Order: sequence, then C-alpha cells, then structure tokens
Amino acid sequence: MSNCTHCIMKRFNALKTLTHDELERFSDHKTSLIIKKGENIMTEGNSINGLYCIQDGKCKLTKLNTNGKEQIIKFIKGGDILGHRSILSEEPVGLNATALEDMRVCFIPKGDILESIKDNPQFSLNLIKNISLQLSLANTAISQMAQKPVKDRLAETLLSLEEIFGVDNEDCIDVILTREEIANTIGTATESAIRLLSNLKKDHVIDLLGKKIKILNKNALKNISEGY
Amino acid sequence: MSNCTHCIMKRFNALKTLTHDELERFSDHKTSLIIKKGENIMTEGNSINGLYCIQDGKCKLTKLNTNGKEQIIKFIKGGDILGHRSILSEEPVGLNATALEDMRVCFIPKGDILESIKDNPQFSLNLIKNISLQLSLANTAISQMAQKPVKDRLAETLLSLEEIFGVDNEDCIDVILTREEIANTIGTATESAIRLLSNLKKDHVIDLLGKKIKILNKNALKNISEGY
DNA sequence: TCCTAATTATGACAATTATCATTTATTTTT
DNA sequence: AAAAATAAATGATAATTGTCATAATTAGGA
Repeated sequence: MSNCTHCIMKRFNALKTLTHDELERFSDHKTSLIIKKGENIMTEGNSINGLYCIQDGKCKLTKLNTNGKEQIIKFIKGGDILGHRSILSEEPVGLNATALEDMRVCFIPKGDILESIKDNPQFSLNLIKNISLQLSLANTAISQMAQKPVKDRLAETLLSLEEIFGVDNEDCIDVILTREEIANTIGTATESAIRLLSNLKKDHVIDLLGKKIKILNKNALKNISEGY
Repeated sequence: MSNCTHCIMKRFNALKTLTHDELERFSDHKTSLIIKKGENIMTEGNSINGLYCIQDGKCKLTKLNTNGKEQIIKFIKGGDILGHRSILSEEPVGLNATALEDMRVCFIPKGDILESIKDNPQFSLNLIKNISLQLSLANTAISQMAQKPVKDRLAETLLSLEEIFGVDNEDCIDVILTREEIANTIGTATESAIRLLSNLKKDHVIDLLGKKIKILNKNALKNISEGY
C-alpha cells in the first residue's frame, strides 16, 4: 500500500502543512478505495467518520431538491478533499458525492484528522480557509443563479469546467458529462441545455464532439456569461 | 459604556463559550457604533480588522452582480455576528452588510478575537460551525434558486423571513423591506414580486398592510414553496 | 454483432418571467 | 401642507424557459 508521506495529495490543499510524522500516522490508518463510476463516496444526510482524499478521478457534489431534481453544486477532482466540513462541524454530510468515472480515494479516520487539527494550527486554519472559500463561491453562485439567464449560466459553467478540469489532447474540456448533468449544473431543463449548446455550436463559440465539448472562442463565452 | 460580560450576545452564537476573562478583554477594547439605516457595516472587497456583534437592528447581506443588480444573500439581526469568516480566512469581506434600520453594533478588534481563537478551542469550533452552517444553507439556496420557480421562492422567502424576524403585535413579519428588496432576495424583477404578492393576497394566503406582510395561511405557503 | 435502452436532438406549444409604460399611492423634502 | 421624489401596482407585450411529443443517435448488454 502506498505511503502518505509521498502522496500527491501533499501538494494540494490543506494537507500540504502536515508534518512527516502526521503523514506517517495517516499512512498507518488509511484505507484505499476504488469507487466505481456512478457510486457514491458520501451520501447526503449520512454521518461520516473520516476524511476522503481524492487520488484520482472526478466526482460531482449534488443535492436532491424537494421536487426530486438533482442540483450539481460543485465538481471534485484528484487532489481535492471531501468530508472535512462534516468532521469540523460535527454534522451529517450535506451533499452526495457521486463518481463521474472510476476513482481512487483514500479514507483517513476521523481520529487522526482531529489529532492533526489539535496539534497543527496551520492544518486546521487551512481547512477553515477551504470551507470559507467554498462559502464565498456558493454566495456567488446564489447570485448568478438568481439573476442570470440560463444562456449566461451555461457560458459561465463551460468556462468554469475548463478551468477546473483543463483540456485533453484534442483541446476538449477534460470531463464527460451528460447533457442532463450540464442542465443540473446550471439549473435548467435538459432540453434547454441541449438547445443552447446547439446554438453555441452554430455560432462557432464551442464545438460538440459527442459528449466532449471544445471551447473555440473563450472571449465570446466570457461575454455571453456577462450578459452581452 | 456597557460591559461584554453582561452582553446579550453571550446568549447567542459562538460567543457563549467565552470565559469571563475573555469577555473582560473584549470590554476593554471594544467600540460601540450606531449604524444608520442605509449605511454599510461592511463593504464587499474591503478588508476588516475585527468582529462585529449586532446588539440591535437588522441588516441585509448583499452581493453586487456583474449586471449591477443587488442580490440579497442573507438577513442579520440582533445576536448575530459579522466578519468572523473574513478574520478566520484572512480574506477581504465577501458581502455588503447594509442596515435595514438603525443599528447598535459592537466592534471587537481582530487581535482579541485571534487570542480567543488560540486559547479557546470551543470558541474557535463554534465559529467554524457557524461558517459550516452558512455553507450548508448556501448550498440549499443554490439548489432552490436554480430549480424552483419564482412563486415557490417567494413563498419560501416569506416563511423564512417570519422564521428569522418573528412577528410584531399585529402578527406581521417583523421587518420592513421594499418590494425591490424582496425581489432581490428571491432573484426576480420587482414587478414580478409585486404581482405574485398581490396574487397571494387575493388568495388570502397573506395580507399586505403597506410594507408589512402578514402570513394568513402558513400551510398554503409551505405547499406553494414545495411546488403544489 | 445485434438488440435494447438511454441519450441527444428538434419541433410545437404552453407557461413563466421580464420589460416597458402608465397610474396610483406613499414618503420625503421644502 | 404642498410639492417632489420614490415606491407600489397594474396592463400590455415580448422574451425566456419548460413541457410534451417524437425522431435520430449513441451506448451498453446479451
């Protein structure tokens, strides 16, 4: 089994401030998991007793609305962590984390995390900063959902997906989402999302290659996202 | 000047775990402010060097959208605190806090707060819990903004306003908001908000007495907010 | 590989929501 | 108290978005 002291996670996020000893402790207690596409890492309402480090793979964080529709709140990729909010706030998980592809994930028991929080103020601070940043982004999202038309939100989402996942060797945004998932991200009907994507393609702003999306004119998208 | 050891804030929020000594320290360094209706306690993008304790009065937390429209993210009342996210994350303030009526506010310098954070893990934990709860609520708000029609969001907002501010001696929701502010809360045009309020009145779900709103049928509102 | 199921796409139409214009009511200022 | 400014209300209309139906395409399993 791999050793946390050499883990790529160390380069990212809150974990970069952990000491060698702390990482050794993590190594001793951690479990490595394979999460298959479509499976949940965490489930809304469940309690959780540890931290998940995403080694590899992508997942979506979703919320089930009272009307039964899924809302995608955030995307997660390798190097990100999951579950720290729940550990810190001592509350059940608020979102579903569903794999968009097969994932490799490490689970570190709550006890070890809490010890590091106690011993290592910088680690603890970094976790808080992470949650604060998420709150800040969430507030922006509320504002955009409330006030921007669907077209603008789609443009915004495409830019943000490229930002998060980068592009593959064909310059396509490096994540596979169904049209329904795109619709559930921007908060619209699947048909509307499809139609607006088709329009963007017709205007040569993006190209559609099956499920793959290639941004052709980033400036145009930026303008659309700002309402022009 | 009043003494923090007897302050009503002690009964609320993160501050209830502060020791007598800590409160004495706060007392020595705090400043009391009067914020007039319409004035800002904090302004988006500014940095902040302390914590605001709301003694009395109400304010709105807003965000200015790229299109120039104001989005109301949250309402704040006596007993709430402001600025702790910014202190903890060491980032500028993310939202404007604008007084909806004259307010009494105490300002406690950052240094004292940081000392208490260092000395008092429970205080620190409570601040984190507060931010976590806000994140959780924000995620719910994203989902509702994205997926619920304006009518449902209005119903939801009315219920939540009564929840937050309670009712006055005439059973009206105890906060004065303009129609525009209501519209900016639910994310719609002012005229749409006015029309939907009129409809709710016509259906005897609410009553409108000038700017005051009285909920007549809470169950009906609840049903509407859930899409029935 | 074929078959089935799911996804994507598109048209037609209905419902929702925004915008503009105008009137009425309420607040604020003089 | 009157005048001016602001806010609320309402109608008419346009734009956006959702829903339903159906066809075309793609993906996944036997």
